[in-house]
Amino acid sequence: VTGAGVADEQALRAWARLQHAHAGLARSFNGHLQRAHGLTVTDFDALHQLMRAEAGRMRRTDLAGAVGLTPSGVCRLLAGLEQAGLVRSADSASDARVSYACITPAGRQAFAAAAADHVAGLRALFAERFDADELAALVHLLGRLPGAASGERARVAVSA
Amino acid sequence: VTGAGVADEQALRAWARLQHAHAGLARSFNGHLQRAHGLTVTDFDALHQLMRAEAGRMRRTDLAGAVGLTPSGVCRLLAGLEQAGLVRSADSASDARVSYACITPAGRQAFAAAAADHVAGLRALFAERFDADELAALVHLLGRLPGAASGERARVAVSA
DNA sequence: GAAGATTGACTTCTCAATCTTT
DNA sequence: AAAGATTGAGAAGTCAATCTTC
Repeated sequence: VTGAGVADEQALRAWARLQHAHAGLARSFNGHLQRAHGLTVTDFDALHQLMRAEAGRMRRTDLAGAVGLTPSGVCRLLAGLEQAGLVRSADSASDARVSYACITPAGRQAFAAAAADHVAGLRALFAERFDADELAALVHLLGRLPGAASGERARVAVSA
Repeated sequence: VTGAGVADEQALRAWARLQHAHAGLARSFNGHLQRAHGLTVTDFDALHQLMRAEAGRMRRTDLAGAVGLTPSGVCRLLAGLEQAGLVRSADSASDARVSYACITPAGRQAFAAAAADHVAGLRALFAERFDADELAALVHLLGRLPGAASGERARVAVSA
């Protein structure tokens, strides 16, 4: 016993904690966002991506990557947001295969309203448990997992 | 600008990364476990908890906490596992409200078969990205999030 | 043939409500 | 009335297959 055993235990524990932390937070945020603003966590995430995107629009396939869904999942998600008037569809001039998702003024408004609440809750949650260095470490470590850092807007290049 | 802005950004990023990392890993593990052993990640998790539990059984409500589901979710999960013969139900002698979930011999076998595969994949995934200290740090940080460390078997008390 | 988008069928899980036992 | 278990109804997302355009 147990060089490998320890590593196994630790890997299993890391995955379990990731899974359970996600489940708990998702449930809690979903409940709150849903009640207060009629949005799911994923809705919020999608609006967030679109807000940050050039001209408030993204190709549907890029949005899929950015919010961590399959193309299929994004299709369903956008159907809901379009029906709610928060997003609209637009075709590409140069490639008839692609369809853009564009955030509408109503979408921007809805996002702004929800963001105030949601971000404050998020900040409080982490602030209660981590100092700035720890939070940075957590972000950094999570970022190395596959898929975790996908869809983050590239930082504007700072140096020449 | 932006003492609060930076903290907000960081909190938002932490949550996004947690969410996306979870989505990606869950999809990948689910696919593999499903194909190779006919189990979902949650099935595996439940069997794992039962394997570690005293006498291979837990109250359904405790299992819910341990795998990060609602009572309702556990009910559905166990229905599937019982139908597959991996788990059976048992009533409590002392409290007629509670129902135990007991892992069966077939369940132990199924778990053992799946665990070899799954744990190896898990260990490889983390080993590729983190050294032992980093993995320990990740486990520790995740453990502070609500719900993350629930359902971990208490370590046997080491000191008298 | 590959990329993007979409749909049908299905699974999993949640919430809210209910029933039983304490 | 609170705790545990369960069920009906529905949301959300997956996979596999399909259609269209490149």
